[in-house]
Amino acid sequence: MIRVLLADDQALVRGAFAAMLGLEPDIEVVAQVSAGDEVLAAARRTTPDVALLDVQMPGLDGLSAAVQLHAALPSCRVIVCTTFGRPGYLARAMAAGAVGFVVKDAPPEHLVDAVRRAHAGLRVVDPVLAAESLAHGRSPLTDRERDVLSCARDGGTVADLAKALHLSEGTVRNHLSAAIGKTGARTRAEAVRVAEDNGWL
Amino acid sequence: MIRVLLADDQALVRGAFAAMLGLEPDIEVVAQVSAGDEVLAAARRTTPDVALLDVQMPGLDGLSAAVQLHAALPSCRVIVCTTFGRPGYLARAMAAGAVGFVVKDAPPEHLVDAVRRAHAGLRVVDPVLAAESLAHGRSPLTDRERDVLSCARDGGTVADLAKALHLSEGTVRNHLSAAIGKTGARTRAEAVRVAEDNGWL
DNA sequence: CGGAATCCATGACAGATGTCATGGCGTGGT
DNA sequence: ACCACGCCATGACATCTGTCATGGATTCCG
Repeated sequence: MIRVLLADDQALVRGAFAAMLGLEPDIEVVAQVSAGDEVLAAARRTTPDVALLDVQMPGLDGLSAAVQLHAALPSCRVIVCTTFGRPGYLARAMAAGAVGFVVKDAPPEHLVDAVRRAHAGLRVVDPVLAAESLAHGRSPLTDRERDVLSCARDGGTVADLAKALHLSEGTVRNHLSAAIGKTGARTRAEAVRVAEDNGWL
Repeated sequence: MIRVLLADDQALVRGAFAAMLGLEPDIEVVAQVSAGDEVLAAARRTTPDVALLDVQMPGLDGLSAAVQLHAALPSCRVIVCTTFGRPGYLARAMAAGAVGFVVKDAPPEHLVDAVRRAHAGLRVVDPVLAAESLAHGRSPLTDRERDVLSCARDGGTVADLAKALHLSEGTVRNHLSAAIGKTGARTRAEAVRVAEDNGWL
């Protein structure tokens, strides 16, 4: 019996996954949580063999939850599952100690397959995404550029960013300019979009 | 037996929904499609009692697919299902002829409930979302303002928008300014975000 | 019809934005 | 030690953006 922990903020999706995995004779869902900061406690309580974590969750990010979980219960294999096949997520998931990465576009059999393979100690990675990840490479943005850009996500003015980051307005503009150049964009909004799509934030 | 058609672009989610619904003794999934423009053909072929459509789909929008389906097979009840509980979506789904609206945050039982109720001729609407929808009201944006704002989504410059919409730059700026005012934003990017969150695009 | 209201369109102007040149600081190689 | 390199920080300047005042077109009443 493979004991599985599910973490996904969308209750409907989580329930459906549980139903699907429950159909398999060798898989048992032993815990379900809806937020990243509930993962560790639930895992300690139920000692699952495999944890299936969504990236998008309230409270604690799925990737951060993976770090916690991997540190506290190394025997528990972590699979990261996400809606968006952004190349950067894959690299960050692997860095976080995950052994598998599944996008929600994949056919359903992939998920049960992934659970079984992870349990067997294998790595599970979508080959298309892996290729794309290597092609795009790591983020070309520097730390500050990423900071500034992710603060600019919700559309604030330069003055707002400067106040939030304790920088001069000129500095903020410079970082934005650099980010715009590196992303091949012509506007800060476009740069935000590109960076988001590549998982660089 | 309630015959159900599933439309969702995320194969994993779609398969999981099918597994969950398949567990119910009175429900049968007779068709699964991954794009909006496949809905009509599949429905004609399988004559489902209930169609469960995701809003986000490639090809044809789930809401547009609902319009088509409702016009061609009025006997097929349509339930719209979406990740984002944006108030505007609810109104648009109802206008598109849907009888139900379910967000993916809802508990799993809601979905099977919704299918049964829709089949029984009842309307199914998340009460929280309905209240919010009434509170926010209909979009305050005029047609051109919506056009301009949705073109501005990907971060192009004013000149780009003007060229795309065959307008003067000044006109574009004016529409943007109006949209910014009506959304309570201070930047065009912020306005885009607010309008998206309310389903006004 | 007259008037009010609404939307669309446009140009002028103040203010915000993006680009550039400059300099300080830390790291790593020679 | 010295230099080269990359990142961070800043101010000046041209350009773009958002606001405002204005006018034309359409619709909806009394």
